[in-house]
Amino acid sequence: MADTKEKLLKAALFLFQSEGYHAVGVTAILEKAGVPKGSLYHHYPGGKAELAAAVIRRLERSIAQSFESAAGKRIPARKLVDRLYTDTAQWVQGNGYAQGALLSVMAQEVVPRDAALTACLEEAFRATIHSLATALVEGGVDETDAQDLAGTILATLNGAVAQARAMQAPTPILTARTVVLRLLPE
Amino acid sequence: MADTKEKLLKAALFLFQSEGYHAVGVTAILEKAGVPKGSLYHHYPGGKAELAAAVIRRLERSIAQSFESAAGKRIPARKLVDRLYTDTAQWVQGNGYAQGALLSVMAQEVVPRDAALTACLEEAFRATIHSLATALVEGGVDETDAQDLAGTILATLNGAVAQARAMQAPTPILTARTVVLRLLPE
DNA sequence: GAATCGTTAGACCGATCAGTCTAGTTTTCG
DNA sequence: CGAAAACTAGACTGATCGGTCTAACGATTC
Repeated sequence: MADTKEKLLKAALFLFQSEGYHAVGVTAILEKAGVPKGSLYHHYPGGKAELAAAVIRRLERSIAQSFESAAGKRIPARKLVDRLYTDTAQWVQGNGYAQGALLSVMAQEVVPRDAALTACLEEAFRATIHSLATALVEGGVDETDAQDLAGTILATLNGAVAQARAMQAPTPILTARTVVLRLLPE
Repeated sequence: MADTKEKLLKAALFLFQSEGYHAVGVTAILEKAGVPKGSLYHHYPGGKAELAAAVIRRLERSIAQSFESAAGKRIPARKLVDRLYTDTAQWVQGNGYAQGALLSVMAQEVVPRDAALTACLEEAFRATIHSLATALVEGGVDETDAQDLAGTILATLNGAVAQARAMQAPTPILTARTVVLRLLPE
């Protein structure tokens, strides 16, 4: 079935976001996905690591698409950043602080030991920063500044998510939002 | 021996910073520390989790002390933040992107499943933010703003460390530094 | 309806996991 | 000196780890 892969990706994304890469066993993923072991190793011969790489690429594409859509609509930079932080805060609160920033956790669990996943994460960060930078430019930010700003905005967001999980409150993300907004003119 | 605990704490800190909590086996910690299993469970009857809690508290104290020292010397806020980011960038580069932000990784691996470690992390974030805020005030930052600024500065730093590991370059941290410095009046 | 092929199914493997337990060693102190 | 306490030492346990492998299922093609 075509949606066996889909079920695996969804389950793995959920679990990796919850507890990171190493804490999640292959069995747990299969159970959550409702898929037997044979199917996983048929679709992803590389096993857990290859599935994780696919999860990363999928998440990267999803984030980038969201920013590209914002860029297309030329949403003002302040509004874009405001939404990004507000939505994230709501999401983290909504999942009971049980899920967080996948790319950041995985980077800290896997770099530089696993070369393939490291390359995957590097590309994911590069791509998300780039697409946010583009959206910022479309939203009125000076082109020379957009790349630096985008990187910092995402770093802050990721760090604030970790902080919010630890404190079990959305406030770190909302606070970061108001502080980061000072960086954007208007 | 009194330094058995010390050896365990040092080894565990190193390994947890490298790969996170779940990826590190008790055996690996013992090997690195050069300590047999019996000693670990004598000093930390709660095993791996209790050792991790001790590591967190130790790191928290060490970070807080560093900020308190800066506060005592009334180092200007801009200089303090500059140093914080520059030193961190150097450290991450120096360890070959093999070690990173312990508190952030652990928060994302463990919250809210492990209640004891969650409480530990919550307190660690609270304490480090508070002590940085105090240092910022001593460094000339407006008191009403210091807490928010401190939280965001640390969130950004943690996120930038993850980014730097993924990209295997110090630039994300150095970029974040220059952007964050804009938040501090000259 | 027989053959093929992508896919599912799960029993099974050695390795490693965190943790327990008993013995031995060292230190402390009467 | 001797006995109690603190600590070290590592063999051992059951559970779980990621991964392999064979068998069968189900759809498609002759």
